[in-house]
Amino acid sequence: MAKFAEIKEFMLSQIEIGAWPEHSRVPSENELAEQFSVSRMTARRALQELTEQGILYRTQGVGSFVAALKSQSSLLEIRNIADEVQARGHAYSARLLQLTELPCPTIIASALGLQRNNPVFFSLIVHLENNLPLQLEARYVNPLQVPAYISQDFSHQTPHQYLSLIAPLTEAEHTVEAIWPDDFTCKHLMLKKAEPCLRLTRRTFSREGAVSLAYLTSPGSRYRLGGHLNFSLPNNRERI
Amino acid sequence: MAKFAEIKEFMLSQIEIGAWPEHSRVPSENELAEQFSVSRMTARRALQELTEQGILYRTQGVGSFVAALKSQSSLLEIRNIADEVQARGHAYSARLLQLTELPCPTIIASALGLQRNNPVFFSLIVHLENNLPLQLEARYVNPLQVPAYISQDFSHQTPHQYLSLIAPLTEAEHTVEAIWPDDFTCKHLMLKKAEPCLRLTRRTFSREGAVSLAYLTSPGSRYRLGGHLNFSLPNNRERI
DNA sequence: GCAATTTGGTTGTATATACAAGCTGGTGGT
DNA sequence: ACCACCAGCTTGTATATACAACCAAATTGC
Repeated sequence: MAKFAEIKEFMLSQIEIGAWPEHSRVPSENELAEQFSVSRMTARRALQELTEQGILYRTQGVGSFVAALKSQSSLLEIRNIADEVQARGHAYSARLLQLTELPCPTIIASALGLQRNNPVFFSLIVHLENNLPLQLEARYVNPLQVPAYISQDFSHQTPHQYLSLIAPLTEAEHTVEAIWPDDFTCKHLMLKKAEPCLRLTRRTFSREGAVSLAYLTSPGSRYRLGGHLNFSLPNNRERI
Repeated sequence: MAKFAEIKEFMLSQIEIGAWPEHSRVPSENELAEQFSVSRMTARRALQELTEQGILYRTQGVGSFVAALKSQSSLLEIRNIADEVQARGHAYSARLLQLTELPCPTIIASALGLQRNNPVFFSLIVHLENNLPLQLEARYVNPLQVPAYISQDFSHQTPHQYLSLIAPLTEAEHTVEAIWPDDFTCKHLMLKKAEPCLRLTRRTFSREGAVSLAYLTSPGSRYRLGGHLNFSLPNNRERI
């Protein structure tokens, strides 16, 4: 491993175990250079990249500090939560709570274009970051499009990964809400008491039509959504 | 402007005018270094940063190339809240709480590319639907780009409408969080007791750089965000 | 007491250099 | 004809150095 990467690893571990709390000062470029017996430019690179990743913030003339830790995902880019966690250098794991076929509730039926009470697949998964629940994923899947969904092993692959392979994504629809978690959600997200949660409702489509409807619920303290939007034309602000 | 930034500007302009089409090769580190009379490390930095921004891609031993343009994503179209309310057939109104110039806090400074404690414009507005508070908008505006911001009348035009006219939007960045409102927010949103709120943090850019940073806070019971995303190609989920 | 200045530490930019790692195309041997 | 090798380019990593910009705290001058 490259030297600058080793320094990054070290710093990330310090932050992770809490040795360097949020907003605390981290070693300066010169201090790191000496500790790791590298040049200042190499130490600088480690600090620089962690800053670009939003792990640190720096102020000229003052120092480098640990940023507030909140995870961030993109609305636009539909990312895989497992990748996201691993990109942060944290341990991703998942707990499969349920994977069944059940009669389709009315709301789901209309969202997926199915008949009520016809079979629909349902999966319930908790995504964890360093063994801390990050997101509860409840997902309904159209069995006509993805008949093998129910026989997958979702401990090693997220539903999103699998679905991307089987039914290439052509369209997605989102709704974001701030909600009170119900008791069931609290329990599985290991929330001691109710706190505001983000719920992202996502309906995805392939060429053949609606594929799945997912409810992704995350505690507001542990998760946030981020997005980046580029406008190619200068004048599309009409719709804004 | 720093030298590496000048090189970036130049390269961006070449790409923008089409002189360097997608997947075409761009000058190597050494070529740029010579053309601009800088060291290879400085030229490298320009290439590096453009790569991190997804403008270029590079392959060791081969060269640097122009990346494919991002697929136009119309997700989370930035709507004007006034239009949104009126589209529902309801009465829109706004209450201007504050419109001042103040010394720029550190976080805002880094977000807008300003110097700390230099002047920045700040506005605080409550948006109401049928006289019920719908959203609290706290906005910091870059005075270098929008010097007349402070003398606008925001009772008949939202800041967003005004900014769209003055500084055409080229880019936006979003973060969505579920938060506890503080006392101040509760008061102005007329929340009897604390309830989960959605906070959309939005940073907008024009060609000249960051224009404004807005914190838009809405009660979860009264507001939600929706979006729609189209993928033009079936297989663009890789490069995302 | 208070304001102006200095000082020391920090990050930011830039340079010159060296070697490693990876790809491509040509050269030569078989 | 084919393969192995090498030369020459590319990007990637690392070092040592210099100076600029900036900030906070200590010092100095009044």
